[in-house]
Amino acid sequence: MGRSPCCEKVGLKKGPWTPEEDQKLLAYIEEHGHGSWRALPAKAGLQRCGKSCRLRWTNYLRPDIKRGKFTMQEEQTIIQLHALLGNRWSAIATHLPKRTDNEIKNYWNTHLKKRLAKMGIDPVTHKPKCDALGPGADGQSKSAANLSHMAQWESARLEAEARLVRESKLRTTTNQLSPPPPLEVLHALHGKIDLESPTSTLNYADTGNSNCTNANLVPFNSRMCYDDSEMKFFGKQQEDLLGFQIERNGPAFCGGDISWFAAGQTAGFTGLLLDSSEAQNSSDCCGESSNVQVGSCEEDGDGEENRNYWNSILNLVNSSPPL
DNA sequence: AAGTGTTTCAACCGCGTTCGT
DNA sequence: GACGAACGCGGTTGAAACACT
Repeated sequence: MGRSPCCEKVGLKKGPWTPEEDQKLLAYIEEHGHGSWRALPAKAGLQRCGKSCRLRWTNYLRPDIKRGKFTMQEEQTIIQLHALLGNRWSAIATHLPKRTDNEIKNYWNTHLKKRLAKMGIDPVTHKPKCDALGPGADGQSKSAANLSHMAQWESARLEAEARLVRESKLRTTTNQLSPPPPLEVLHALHGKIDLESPTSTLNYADTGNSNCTNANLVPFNSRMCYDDSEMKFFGKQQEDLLGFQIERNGPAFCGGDISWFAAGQTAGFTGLLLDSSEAQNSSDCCGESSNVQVGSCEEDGDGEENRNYWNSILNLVNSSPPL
């Protein structure tokens, strides 16, 4: 039995909304609320399907929508959250309350994705593209091993994220005090992650110590403190691979502090963003480009602008208080 | 000024999930 | 628990705006 159409297709208008239609929809919702979207068009005197009305309202007519150019802070937030959540636009939109998921999605696809790609960063993985590595490239096997480790890490990370989403939804439905995302996410990361998944191949140094003051550990929350000696892929090797140095702030990364996200996590992808100026100039983004410093090379005007742009984003990230 | 290519973004489509019976 | 209806989400489309030649 096939799905019935969302509405009577015959006689319903499609395409761009006219000001008159907008006015009708707006007036009706302001007076009655939207109620059932399916029933709304008839009541409001619109020749549209309910789905179209809902979309028009949520993406355009809603009074709390902020339109216009995205701010640098918003861009930064989108990039951060996309790195964390992927293409979950509605989830990302909850972090930018005045922006719609559609708008964010469009902005990502038309601006941010291209910008990252242009800078040599894979917009899907938020990691440097390594296509330049030829079959005979030096250190190929090492790089492959690194990538494998990173894939494992990514897998575990995604798994944890999925769990976070489930948990946060659960908290919301049980009406517990729930800080708004991303604080919600960070809060969950802080204390809730359980990566003892059968699919996870990562080894953790489970210290069981929420203080986690060992500066050699690279912790991600109070219960997960990664031993640098075990997690080399995220340490020296990854630094070599990525070409920038991962910050290790010791206690600031763990315990009751969520600043790992601002300081550590963002050092990951914003570090890459910053490093992308190097990637632009050098086809070997995964090669010998260690100890790269921002602004270490000469570029054309666009590159300079980009570098300054992402530098400012990094500054924002690192200077802003925990969300 | 005209033609062509590119970019942008509002809107649509189809699918998965949730809700009510 | 099964079923259908409604909702919400993400991917995609296509017309309008813009840039370039």
